[in-house]
Amino acid sequence: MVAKKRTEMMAENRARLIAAARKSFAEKGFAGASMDDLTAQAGLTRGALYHNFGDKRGLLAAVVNQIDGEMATRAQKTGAQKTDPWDGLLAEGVAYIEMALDPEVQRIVLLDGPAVLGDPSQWPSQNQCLIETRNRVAQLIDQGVLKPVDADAAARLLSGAALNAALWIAASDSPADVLPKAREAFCALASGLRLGQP
Amino acid sequence: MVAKKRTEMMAENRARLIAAARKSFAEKGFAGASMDDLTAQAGLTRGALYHNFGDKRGLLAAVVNQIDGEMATRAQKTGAQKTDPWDGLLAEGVAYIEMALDPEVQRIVLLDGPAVLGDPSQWPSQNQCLIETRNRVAQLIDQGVLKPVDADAAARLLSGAALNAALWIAASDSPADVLPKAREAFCALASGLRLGQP
DNA sequence: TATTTCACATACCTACCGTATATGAAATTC
DNA sequence: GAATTTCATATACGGTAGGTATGTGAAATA
Repeated sequence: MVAKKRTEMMAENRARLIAAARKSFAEKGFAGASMDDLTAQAGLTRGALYHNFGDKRGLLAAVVNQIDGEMATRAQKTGAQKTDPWDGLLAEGVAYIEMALDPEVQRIVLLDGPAVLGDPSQWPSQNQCLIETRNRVAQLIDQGVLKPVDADAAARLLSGAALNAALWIAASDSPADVLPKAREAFCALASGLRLGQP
Repeated sequence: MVAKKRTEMMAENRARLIAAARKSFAEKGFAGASMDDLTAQAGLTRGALYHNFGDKRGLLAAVVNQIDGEMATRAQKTGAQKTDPWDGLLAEGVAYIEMALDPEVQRIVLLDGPAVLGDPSQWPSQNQCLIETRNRVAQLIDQGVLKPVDADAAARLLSGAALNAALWIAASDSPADVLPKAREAFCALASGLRLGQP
């Protein structure tokens, strides 16, 4: 068929809008991004945007969901590479720190996301990074590796520590020097959840 | 003198604007707060606001600084009540969690603050909460209570964990049930920084 | 008392978000 | 396959808000 089907066109336009928004939000921040500029860069107008996403918040939610999903799968893979489950949890945490050094992640997911969409635990598309670490923590608790703390609480604390560390590193004068310090401190902190030997 | 001196008037007006902004930002969020409404509630106009704070961001910075200062002094007092320095650090962390349950603190300091002003470590008025915990951590490292990790990194991780925990608690269905879980997990996590016995 | 300063008010401009309406090409129906 | 309906996107409009330029009147100064 020469002309694409309607659903295909719509899916493509949605993707283009999300891509343009992702770029614009990352560069100018959510508040500073103009819907007109955004849509024009995607070769569309605001009409398409409002039809697909309802409003500016809806567009941000879609962008955040995309990035969050990418981060979660990548962290999952990183953690799965380790044979020892405990090393897996640490690797996952460090992976979050390193991924969160990306300005795009910082601006969109860590700063504007919570401010506009509220706490990550109740984002429209449940924060997949949080779910991922929660599952891993719960598994380690079952295996008797971690202290029997609440899995949701532990996951949230680990995640909060890691992502805040990334913001701190990025804001520092020399991120390269600071990253290892953060990694070391994070591993020390996380070891507090371990059962038995320090 | 019947008429107040100029500097007194200006200080009073600044305080009124900050108070009105604090209320408005807390209720409607930074983006949703209107400068006209704000200043009207303070019995002034936008002229006073721009003269005193430069722009909307400047006003937010002043409000954040005020709240941050209140939090830091309160945390400092809470920590000082404990005789054991280690207990003091834990108490301070828990105090941050509890203070951050205040909707005003959440909305202004934890959500809008970082999104608008950037990372807390480089706020116009250096984040006093961070400085407070950093000093306490450094002291404990000197005393040989904590592992010799980087004090800034450790403080940032602890702070991030505590404040994210508060956001999580507040967003949960029953904060009262969740708070103790978060406290327990936080103390477990923090123990990872201790030197020697678990 | 005359003059200057300056804290604040007023007026204006521009940008942008959201909505209501229009349009034209698929999709459906007969 | 022609007519009709659907609907994804475009266009037009209104209201609001933030920043700036300018005005003003009272306190400070000389």
